[in-house]
Order: sequence, then C-alpha cells, then structure tokens
Amino acid sequence: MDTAFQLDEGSRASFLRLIMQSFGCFYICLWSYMPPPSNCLFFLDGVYDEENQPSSSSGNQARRLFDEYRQSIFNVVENECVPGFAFRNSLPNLELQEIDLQRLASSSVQRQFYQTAVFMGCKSGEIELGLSNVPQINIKRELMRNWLPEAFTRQLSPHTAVANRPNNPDQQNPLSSSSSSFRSLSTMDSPEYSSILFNIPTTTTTSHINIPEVFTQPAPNPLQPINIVTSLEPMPPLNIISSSITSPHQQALQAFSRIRNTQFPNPEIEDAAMTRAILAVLSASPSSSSSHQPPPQTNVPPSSSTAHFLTPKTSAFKTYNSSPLAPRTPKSANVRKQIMLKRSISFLRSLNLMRLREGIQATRPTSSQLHHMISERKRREKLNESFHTLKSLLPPGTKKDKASVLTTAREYLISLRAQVAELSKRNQQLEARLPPAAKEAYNEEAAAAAGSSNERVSVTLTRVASESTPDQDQQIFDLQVVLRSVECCTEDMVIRILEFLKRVNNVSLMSMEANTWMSGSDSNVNRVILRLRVDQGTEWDEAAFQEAVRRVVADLALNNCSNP
Amino acid sequence: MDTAFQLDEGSRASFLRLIMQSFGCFYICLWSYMPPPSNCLFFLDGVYDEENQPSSSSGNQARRLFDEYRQSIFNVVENECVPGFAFRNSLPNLELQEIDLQRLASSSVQRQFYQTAVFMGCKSGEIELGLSNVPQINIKRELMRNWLPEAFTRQLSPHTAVANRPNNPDQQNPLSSSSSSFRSLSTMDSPEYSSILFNIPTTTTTSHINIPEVFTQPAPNPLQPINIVTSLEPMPPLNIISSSITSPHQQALQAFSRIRNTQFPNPEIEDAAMTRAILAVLSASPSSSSSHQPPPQTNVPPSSSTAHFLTPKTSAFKTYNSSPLAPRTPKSANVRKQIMLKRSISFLRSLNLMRLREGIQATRPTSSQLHHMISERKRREKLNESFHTLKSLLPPGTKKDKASVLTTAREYLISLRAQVAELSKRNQQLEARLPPAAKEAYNEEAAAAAGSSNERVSVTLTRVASESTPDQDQQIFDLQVVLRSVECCTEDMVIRILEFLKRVNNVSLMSMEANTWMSGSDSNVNRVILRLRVDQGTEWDEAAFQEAVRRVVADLALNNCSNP
DNA sequence: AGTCACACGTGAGTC
DNA sequence: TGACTCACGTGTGAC
Repeated sequence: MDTAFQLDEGSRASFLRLIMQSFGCFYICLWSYMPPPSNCLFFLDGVYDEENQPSSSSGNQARRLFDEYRQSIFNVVENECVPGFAFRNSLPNLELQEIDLQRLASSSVQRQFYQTAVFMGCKSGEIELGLSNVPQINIKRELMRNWLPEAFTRQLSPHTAVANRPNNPDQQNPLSSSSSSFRSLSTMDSPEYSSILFNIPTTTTTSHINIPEVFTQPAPNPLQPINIVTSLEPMPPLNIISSSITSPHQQALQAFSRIRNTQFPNPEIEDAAMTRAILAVLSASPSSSSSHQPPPQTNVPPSSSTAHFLTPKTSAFKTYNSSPLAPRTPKSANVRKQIMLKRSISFLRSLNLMRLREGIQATRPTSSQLHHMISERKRREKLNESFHTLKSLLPPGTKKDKASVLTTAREYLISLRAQVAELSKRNQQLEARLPPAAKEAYNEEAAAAAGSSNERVSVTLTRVASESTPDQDQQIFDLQVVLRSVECCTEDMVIRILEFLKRVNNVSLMSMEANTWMSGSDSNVNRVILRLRVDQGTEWDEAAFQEAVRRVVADLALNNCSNP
Repeated sequence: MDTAFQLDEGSRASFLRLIMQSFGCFYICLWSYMPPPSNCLFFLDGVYDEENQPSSSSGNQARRLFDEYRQSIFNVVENECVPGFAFRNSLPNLELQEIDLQRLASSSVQRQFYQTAVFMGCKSGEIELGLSNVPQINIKRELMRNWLPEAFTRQLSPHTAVANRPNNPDQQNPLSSSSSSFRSLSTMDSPEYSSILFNIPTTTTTSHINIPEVFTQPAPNPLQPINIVTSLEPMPPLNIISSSITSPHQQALQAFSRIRNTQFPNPEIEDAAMTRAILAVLSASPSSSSSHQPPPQTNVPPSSSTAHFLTPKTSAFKTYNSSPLAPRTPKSANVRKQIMLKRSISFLRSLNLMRLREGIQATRPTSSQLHHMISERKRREKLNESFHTLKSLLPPGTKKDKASVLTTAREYLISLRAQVAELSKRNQQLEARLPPAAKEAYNEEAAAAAGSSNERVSVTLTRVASESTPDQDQQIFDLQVVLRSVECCTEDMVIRILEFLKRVNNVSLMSMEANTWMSGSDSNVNRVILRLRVDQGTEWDEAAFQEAVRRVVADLALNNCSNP
C-alpha cells in the first residue's frame, strides 16, 4: 500500500477514486508519516464522495467535518488513537466500528465524523477508508460504476496496454463529467438523445482535495531508507524468480490443487473458495502487466482480441511442445517460467479486456436498449402530460397527486354527469308544462327537438317541479329517450337504460313509460320516458347524465341489439 | 489455467460456473489434451448457460448443437483448426470473431454453433469461452450475480477463510431456486410477503454437463511430465522467494513507480492503468491466500472485520517499527518480506470481505427496502385500481390503455362541461316563460287496483280488444305486474320482465309503463303494465305465460335484488 | 426517522 | 421484428 504514497498527484487521485469506487467507501484519507522530530501523521491526500452520503441534508455538515478532520495532525507517540494505531502497530487492515472509533478518537471532530473506518497501516503511513454505517448506501450504483468504467473506444493491443500512451488532451470522455441528479426530464425535450447524456450512470462527484505543492512530494519513508526503484529501464522478468524453488504460477497450481479434492456443499463456501482460487490464479502473475518494458520479440503472443496470428513455428512454445520430455535445463526452466509468466500476464490482460468488454456492452446498450429507454421516457412524459392536463380540468384545489387526480376525476365525472342529467330533466319538465296544450306539444316538441332532426337518438332531461318533495337534496327529473329508425326492440333499449340507471348511484327510478310505433316506411320509433328521483348529495351534472344516457343508447343502436 | 483441468468434478463445475458468470460467456468447454498416440483434444468438462441465450426460440437448437459439438474430438496435428489452435501454438488468449471461427471450423456443427469464442491454450489443453454475438445479453444480471454471491451468514476469520470448512449440507440458499417471471402480482393478494419470493433475482439455470467417470480423472499432461504438487503439507511462504533479488511486492512497487510520473489525460487510459495498478498490487501476493497452512502464531494479524486487537508489542512489526534504521540483515529482509506478504494477504482478504459485504448488503435488502418494495407495489396497485374505475365510468368502447383513459377522460370531461353549460342556458331560457301550471294526477288510479291485495306478487294478463289489429294471428295483451313490500327497485323488476319477454319468441313489447310508490310503513309498491303483441302462430298458453312471469318476479323478489 | 410519491431503467409481453 | 405498453424494483426528494 505504500505505493499510494509514492504516486504523483494525478495518478494518486485516480488511484484513490478507483479504490473508493471499488470499496464503496465515501472517503479516503492518506495519512502520511512525517519522520521525527515531527513523528506525526498528516493528511497527504484524500478523496471525499459528496454524492454518496447517508442523508443529503447532513451532507454539507459531514463535508465540513471532513474538511476539518483532514486538517488535523495526529501524533504517533500516543498509542491508542486513530489514525495512527494501524501505522504504529503495523496493522495492515484494521476495521473499526463506530463504538471503537468513538473510543479511539482524540478530537470532537472525529467523534462527530466517524462512522466505520478501515485503517491500513503501511510504512509510509496509513490509509483510512471511511465506510458508512447506513446500509442502504448506494451500493448498486457503486457496483455499476465500479465494474462499468468508461467505454473503451478501441481495443488495447498488449503494447499499447502496457506502455504509457501519449496524451490526447482533447479526447475527453463525456461520461466522466459529473452531473447532479435531477428529478424530471420533462422540461427539456427537443434533442432526443441529448438528455441521455445526463442519465448515464454518473460518475461520483468526487471532490479531490488539493493540498499545497510542498506536500505532494513523496514523503520520505522513515522506516525504509532504501528508496523505491523508479528507473524506467526494463528489468528482465525472467530473472525475478529464477532461482526460487517454485514459481508463483506453480504456487498457484499448488494452491489450487490443495483445494481440488474438497467438495463444496455450501454455495457460500463454494463461492468463497472459488474466489480464492481465482485470486490465486491472479496472484500468480508478478505484476508484470504493468511493466514498461516492451515484450520480447519472439515470445510474447500478440493481442488476443484482434486475433493476430504470430508465426507459431518460431515461438518458444513450439520448441517446447515438440519435446515434451526435455530435461529441465536452466534454460528450459527459464523458458517454462517465461511461458507461465506470459500466460499469467495474458490471463490478467484478458480479464481486463473482459471487464472492459462488459463495460462496453453495458454502457452501450446496443442502441436498441437506448431506443427503448428514450421511448419509455417519452411515454412517461406523455402520460404525465395527460395527467397534468386532466388535473387542469379538474376543479381547482385538487391535489396534484397522481392517484388523487384519478379519483377526483372520477368523482368530478360522476358529478358532471349528474348535473347533465339534472339539467336535462329539468329542461324536459319545463318543456312538458310550458304549453298547457297537453301531451301533444310535449311529443311535438320532443319530435321537433329530436324527431325531425335526422339524428337517431334523442335524449332530453327535464326537471320536474318538485312540490311533492320540497327538500333540496332530492329532485325529480323526467328523462325522455327517443330512438328511431333502428330495428332495435324496445326491450333492449329499456334494459340498457335501466341497467345504466342502476350503475348511477344517486338516481332511482320513480316511474317510466315506453312505447313503440311505426314511423314512415320500416323504421319504428322507441320512446321511453323515465321519471327519476335524484339524490343530490353530491353535485349532479345534468348534462353529463344526459350525455351518458345518449351514449348508452347510441351504443345500443350501434350494436344493433346483438347482446344476448 | 491448467488448474482447471486438475480440479475434481465438483470444484471444476463451480469453477467453471464462476468463470462463466465472471466473463458473461454462455458456454465453456474444457478441451483436454490426450497424449500420443491419440494426440487429440477431447471434451473434458463444460458448462452451458441455457438461460442466457440470444433468442429463446433457438435456445434448444443451440443447446443441441452444443451437445453435438462437445462430443467432437479434434486432432491437434492439424494446424489451422479450432479448438486446438491455441493449444498447439500455446496462445494463452486467442479471441476469434465469427468470421475467423467459420474459417477455422472443421465441422458443420461448429460453423452453426460458433459465435465468438476465446480460446485459452495451456499445457493441459484448451479452455474455450463462448461469447454471444448478441450484445443485449443479460450483462447486468451477470454482473450482479458475479459480484453479489450468496450471502455470508458469518464473518470469516483468517483461519476459516483459508481452511476448508466442513460441510453444512442442510444450509441451502433460498435464492438459488430458479423461478419463472410473472407479469402481475395483483391477482395474488392475501399473504403480503409471500409474493416476494417470486420476485427475487433469479439465478441462471446453468446446466452442468456430466461426463462419464473415466473422463473426470485429470488428464495426464503430455507436455509437462513433472506433475503438479498436490501434497497438503504446508510450505513456508517465507522461503518461496527468499533468494530472489526482488520480491513480487517490490516488483509491484516498481511497476507502480514506473507509472507514477505519467499523467493520464484520458479517463479510459487512466482507468486501465489504475486497474493494472490494482492488479499489480494484487499480484504481489503469491497465492498464499489459498494456503492450507495455519498462519504463524505471532505474525498474522487477526481478521479485520471484527477488529480484534492483537497484542501489538509482541508482533514482528513492532520490532521493525521501533528500529527504522536497522541494517538489512537477511533476517530483516525475511521479516520485511513477511510483512509485505502479510499485508498483501490482508489486502486480498479485505478485498474479499468487501465484496462479501457488498453482497450481503445487496442481497439482504435490510427489510426496509422490502417494505419499500411492497409499499410501492401497493401504490401501483391502487393506482391501477383508480385507472380501472375511471375507465369504467368512461363511455364504453374506450381503450383500456392508460394514456387513452386519461385523454378520453379529459375529452369526456370537456364535453360534459359543455353539455352542462348548454343545458343550463337552455334551462334559464325555459324558466323565463314558465307558466304556473300544475297537474300530476299521475298514478292515483293505479293505487287502488292492486294496492289492497296482500300478496306480494300479482300478475294479471288481460286481453285488449284489438280493433286496431283485426287479424287473428296477432293479439294484444296487457300484462300487469305488481310487486310489493320488497325493497327491490323498479329497475330490476322491469329488467327481469323484459329479459324474460325477450326470451319468449312470439311476444313483442308495444308499450309499457312502470311506477313506484310508497305503501304503508316502509314497503313500496312497484307496478309495471306492459302492452304486448302476441304472435299466435304457435300455441299460446295464457296461464303458462302468466305463471312464468310470476315466477320470474317471485324469483327476483327472493333474490332481493342481489344481482349487480 | 419514516412515509409517501415520483421517475428511472429494464425485462417482458403484445400486436 | 420493431413499436408500444406495462409492471417491477430501486433511488431519491419532500413532508
């Protein structure tokens, strides 16, 4: 872990961010050890995840505490304090829960700030990973962000993957721009795909804390005066472990073979063991994948992703392959180890490529999932639009709640229909007694209103003067329905109307009459007059009621009496 | 990768499944090399993901092809064929796209079966990973399944994490049961939490192909007569690389320091470099995390997750720490390496623990997320209920589409309001010219006729003198039905009678009237008079007709208007 | 803290 | 096969 302290600022920032994303912690502190006479830990570097906070309200508070915390300096002489405990006792991985942290904290800032922390002591100092106590921290997004890094626009050849690429300063990855979360996209509409950019799994808005330049120099390691080799000259990988008894790869094999006879009855243990096995395989490669050195010309296989075909006859493998029983000369052992090394490197590289491929496949959802996504977004937008327009029609004061919109729309609709019914009935009643010339005028007017007109359905609703029921919440209506030029029988019409009336809650039938007569050539006219008592506890919409009846009868005429 | 060939069947199955899940491939084949005179590759083992198919329709077909493919035997002598190319040329990672696979295939089954494959050649044979060309393969689920393994119910101490645990056969993971997806939960309501079980992310139904027992033995490696060490005796980790110039950890440091001065202008390269760095750190541990050997008593720190405090004064670290400038004696170097080793191991273990922790946090949604889930479900259910009730109020024939419901509700509301406006206007106009008229001797005469009878149902059928229709085969009847002392509403009675009349063939309704009035205490009287035209072509039994009507009405009265 | 409401992306079904 | 709809689980903000 000391390497983290040796990196330059940019690399360390990236490294810390990667670590943070990998472990899901929301802050990292690099406490660097300053040798005597200071003999203390100071904040070398760190990252702080502002997004991944337990609660957004206290985010600023926590951030302020962190800023205060990171400016602290901790004496290493004190044995029982954090940070410093892991460093002093050389504990490479010390995880402390809140209760222990409270005990070991030396300042009130720490006590307010600490939740759960992992202290990794090393020679250069101590690395502190801050974990949140709140379990519903955004683990999933962390996972996705962790394992779905930026999309690779090109495939890595082994050379380019290992060597340092020249800078492409203008090639900015759009995904790396941090964006704040937003609630709705409905406001921004015109460019369809532009809004997508805001919704790609956002990288965390990690605020990298810059410290003064003098501190960015690698801190001298008090415990290890031998400096880290930073030369760029290549180091032959064959000599690394040439005189060791077993190569790391063989060790991996042995580690594997040690567990090969074990059955794993439990999925948990099985997975754990398999993870260990994978890690054993991984660890068989002694970090040569990061080597600067260009690979040997004839021995390193080409990139697997592009399927280059190296001339196989001249490879070392070919020679080895043709003499399987060759004695284990040092050269052969070297070649063997080199082969293993290459394989390990290649495995690592393939692992990397796989992950990158997965990342590509997940972040680039093939533009079909992207279409799906934006169409779904459009659909939601449309639906919300409809909701809003519907709510705008509702009486004011209704909650903009979606369910409330629906229910009040329902009630309002019912009330409107009741109003319609009431109004039309009252109309009819008024019309009925307007001329004292008896029923003739009644029918005439009805016929004139609807009969002579070419529409086949006429519904009139008139209110009856309710001297018999003087209470205000009950009123009497006459509903007249005329249906002409249809071979529909009267029974169906009456049944439909009555069934509709049953569905209307606050309307009850007092009396009715119906008749049928021939009119003209072959069309008969059905007329029904119903006297209704309307309970006006809720508002009663005559027009709505009349329209509903009209629809019922029209639907009946349209269906042509096809109901059983 | 040869280790995969050395595992026993159960471990290998788990290993292959893990590999498959990690890489998102949908099949894996282990092609084992059989030494001369056979000199060929045969199918040692493999897994095939039946779920993760590009299209479910062709899944069986692909599975059949795979079954045929895996029974093939491939000669290694041929240079340009797959599988075998990677093995022969010792290519540790050869990825071939479909076009190359088609060229290198030697059988038609392969040509039909191949999509994209990665061939990893090793001494024991070749490992083939089948990747799908279809990019919308379920990467996300693979990811989740990969990094969220079964929940660990207990924390791992360093000893238990390394050693093989005894079996717990009854500890089955409930999540491992596959379940088919379903569309709606609204139909199953009563046990709230029971339905949750059906919605847990399903594990893939990976079918492990069993092969005959004789094949499960590790194939002899023709290229490496020195067998893999399978002894269980511990190997002191300190001696592994004791005589090498640089330890793997130092190599990692060097690798790190080689890239420490490089700026990463591009996030892609940055991430790649950081991943390499992480892997370099990882690879610094020579696979000792899988070691059987119990750790040294005083040197290995305890598990980090439970924050045990080892007595730090007696640790080797303490000694080293107190003498920072100690000369680098061999013992000191050993200690240093041991320290590094321990740190690396601990780092690995912490990585493991982190992943497990993440897995726990994600698979156990803390029962708060569960509450959230079901409350959200309830909310959706309620909202859909409101949608349905709103649609039921809308004129029939509207689409049950959600957006259509909203829009037609809007239109209907608008039309209803227009009707209300129009009707009220007309009403005002009518009320302006209202004469003080009064009448309504509407139903006085009817009360006397049947009101005195004490039976609840009275049906009378009287023939009307048919001077208007003098033909013999049509006669006119008046059917009067009186239903009293029942809270049944008139609508139901009329509906029943009319539906009955519709069922009678030779009777058609000419006209009718109905009314209801109060009689006595709380029983109301419903009276219906229907004028019927009876076609007497067939025999017409007045008494039977009357009795049938009576039964219909009596049945209605008995059912007490319980029909909807 | 806890409840509620909403939007999001995604898998699946339907036409 | 593609366009469309829906339900689901989840993240997140507001009260």
